[in-house]
Amino acid sequence: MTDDNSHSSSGVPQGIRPRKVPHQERAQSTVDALLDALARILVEEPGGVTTNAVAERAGVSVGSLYQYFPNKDAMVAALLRRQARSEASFVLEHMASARPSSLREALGAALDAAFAFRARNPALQQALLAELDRIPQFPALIEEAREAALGLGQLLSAFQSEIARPDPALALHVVCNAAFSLTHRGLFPRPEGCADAAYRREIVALLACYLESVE
Amino acid sequence: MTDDNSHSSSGVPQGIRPRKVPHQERAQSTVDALLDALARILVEEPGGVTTNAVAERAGVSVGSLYQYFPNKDAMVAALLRRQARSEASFVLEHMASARPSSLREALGAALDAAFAFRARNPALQQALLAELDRIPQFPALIEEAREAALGLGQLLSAFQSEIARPDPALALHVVCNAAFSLTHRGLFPRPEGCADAAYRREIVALLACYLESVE
Amino acid sequence: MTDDNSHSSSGVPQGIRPRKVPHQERAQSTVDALLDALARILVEEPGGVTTNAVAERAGVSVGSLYQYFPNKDAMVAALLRRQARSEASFVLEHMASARPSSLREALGAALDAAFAFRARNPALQQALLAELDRIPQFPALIEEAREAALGLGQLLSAFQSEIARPDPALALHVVCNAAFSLTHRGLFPRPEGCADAAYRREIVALLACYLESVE
Amino acid sequence: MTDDNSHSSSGVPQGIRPRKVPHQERAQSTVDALLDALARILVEEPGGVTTNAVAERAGVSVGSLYQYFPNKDAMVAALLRRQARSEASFVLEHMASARPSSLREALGAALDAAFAFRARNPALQQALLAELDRIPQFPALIEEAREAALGLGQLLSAFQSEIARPDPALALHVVCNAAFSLTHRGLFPRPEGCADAAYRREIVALLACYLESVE
DNA sequence: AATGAATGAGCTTTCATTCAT
DNA sequence: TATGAATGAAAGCTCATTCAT
Repeated sequence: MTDDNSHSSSGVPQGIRPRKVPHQERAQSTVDALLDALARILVEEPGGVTTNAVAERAGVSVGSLYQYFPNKDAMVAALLRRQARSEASFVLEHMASARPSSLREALGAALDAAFAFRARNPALQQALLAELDRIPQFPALIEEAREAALGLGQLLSAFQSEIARPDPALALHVVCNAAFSLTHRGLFPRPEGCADAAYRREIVALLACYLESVE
Repeated sequence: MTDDNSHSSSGVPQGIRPRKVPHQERAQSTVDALLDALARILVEEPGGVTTNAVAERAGVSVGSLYQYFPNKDAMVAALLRRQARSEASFVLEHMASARPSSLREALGAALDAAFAFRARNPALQQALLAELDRIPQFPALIEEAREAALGLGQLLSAFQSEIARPDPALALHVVCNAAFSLTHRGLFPRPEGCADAAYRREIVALLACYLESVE
Repeated sequence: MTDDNSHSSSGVPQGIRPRKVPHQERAQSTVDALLDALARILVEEPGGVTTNAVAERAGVSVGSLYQYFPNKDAMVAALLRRQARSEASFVLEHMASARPSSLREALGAALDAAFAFRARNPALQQALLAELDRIPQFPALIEEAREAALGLGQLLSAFQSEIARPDPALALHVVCNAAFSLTHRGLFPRPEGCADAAYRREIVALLACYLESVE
Repeated sequence: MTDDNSHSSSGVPQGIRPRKVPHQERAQSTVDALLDALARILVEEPGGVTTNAVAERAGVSVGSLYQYFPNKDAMVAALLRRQARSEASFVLEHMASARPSSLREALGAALDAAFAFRARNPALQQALLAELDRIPQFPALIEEAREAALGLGQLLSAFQSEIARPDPALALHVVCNAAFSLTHRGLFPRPEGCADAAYRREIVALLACYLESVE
């Protein structure tokens, strides 16, 4: 739940599958350095995400980059996965350790975690979301999303009695998407002067009222 | 669905402001041809969106393209605006002509319209959303979004008595974002085998229960 | 018979077909300049045949190169064709104007022409032959070879009475290949101190004795 | 067909001389494995002849490759020599064991052998010939060619009485080149529907008539 | 002796943009 | 106004070669 190995075997489609699994320590640290460099550049000079720049920032040569990633997008995909895993485990762990005693408390904990994670590096998340649209949907990431949703579902199931929706899977999907868009990717700009607390309250209300309602 | 003038008003930032307002009919039709060509290429060969390709597809020369747009992104931005306006008016008109007699009916009508619009050309919308992330947020589009939200708010205000939320502006923002992500841009994949009708019902429930709730 | 237009329509396979037929004068001279530059570099710095180098030597930009050739090999192929045509017409014209009165005179004239052509720029021919092996056989060049062989056959047919071989087409093929390898592409090194005249005599003997023999 | 030692004797020019003479068996088998791998790749994926690929295919590391060859071309050169020797001894042995009783029989035997050798792996021979043009002529291979020619000359000398050419060395050169181009490297495409037997007959006629003729 | 991760110069190719016609 | 040939910076990627282990 905490590991961030972005190169485990499965799911990446033709064309962006990692080229080789790094065996030696040196190799693994090279891969990490590359992803870190990519993240930094994505934030600091969005237009300058070139393979040469990433390699240089990572302190390795372009050749090394291509030893581990068949192309640029594969590297971006790896970072996306790493980030997705990272956020999912962060939120789920936070929820678990909050020991909520009601549905609303659970949702609140999740939101707090999501906002906290988001606050760490909003620019990176924004940039990665943009990349996500550029890269053909790849199974590994979809799987990541599915697992994250399932994890949330499991935690919420502790409050099953408070949930009235007829189709839990569908409800979970609705909740995840609504929450994600409100915490990370709102197309419509958040009203100015809206306090965080108030905003959080609204989202909890949105999700909780929905889950509690019969129809 | 009605007007598509993508070159009026204001607010376009440095660098993507249309170069000249086309006064003559011929000029306007050139602009339209360019935007149409861009839309088609965006869908048919996503990797091939080059200014030369767009101009060729539109039946004009690259030079002409640069007569109306200072650069490529300005053209993409113009298409984004055109599309946004188009969708907003489509949805709002649809809602108005549905003459809803309750909040839930109004929301349902909006959703029906959104799905219908989306169904026209999902690939284009997907592609445009991707472009949106690539282009620095520009005021004109934000304004478009705000206006669309306001339009929806006005229509919903007919059912003010059913709406219990303390801060209507905030509630509108929450509703728009949640609805948009569920109809257009869900990150989490929609469960398979989920009927449209059921899906619609969930979203209405989500939004209505929220709006109706006091806290 | 002397034109060297290397961009007539037909025969070049997928991948090395010229990109566009140059309409304007300016364009045609650009193409010529590129091929000339390629020829010069092929001779002067065999290892340095890069698209950038060719363009620079031609006094144009790389972009222009790619306006007329889809890739590097297409340009090499075009030069090969131009050269092949050039040599074929040179030899055939030379033979015709020699007004030979016997088979052996005709063959001798052809050989003289071949040696003369070869002497113009042996290094270029060597280099082009090397390129030929690198490029997948393409129809246009094969066609060129066939036409050249047919041209030779036609000229030789004036001395049909001296030719005894049963299958003329086959004999032509044998003669062309043998002659070409001896004049242009001998794998086995020519003995040192072998005078040109003697060498020429041998080749005439080889070809003539063969053609004259019944079996 | 017999020995394949590609690393003895002398004459390799600066830059492509084998780095060390392998004394141990293991070393020799490594060299063989490398050359075999090179041959296979040359045939199966002509575009993929990289030192890394060859080493991998041979089951050794790139480092090992560079233990035996100072650079890529040296390895290609070694394969060329191995192949040349192989073909030469194959043809000569075949001729010897055919115990020909006339010049034409001897030539026929040589041709049969050449065609048989060629048939074993035409693609490889084609590819090697292409490499030959790319690599600066190196003495060792020229020597190989000279020796092969001499070997043929010796065998043909048994029929000296049938040979009328004034300069035997020159005649040998002519015969070798003509034969080689007709069996291995014809630039002009062989007429379709030409039976092997007929083709062989033509070449024998070409060579024999020439050798038998006085002038 | 063998390994294979790392190197990095340098290649081919693209494409937004300009400007002479 | 419209054209489209020309531009050229810059990107992604390869691969022969080295050298620390």
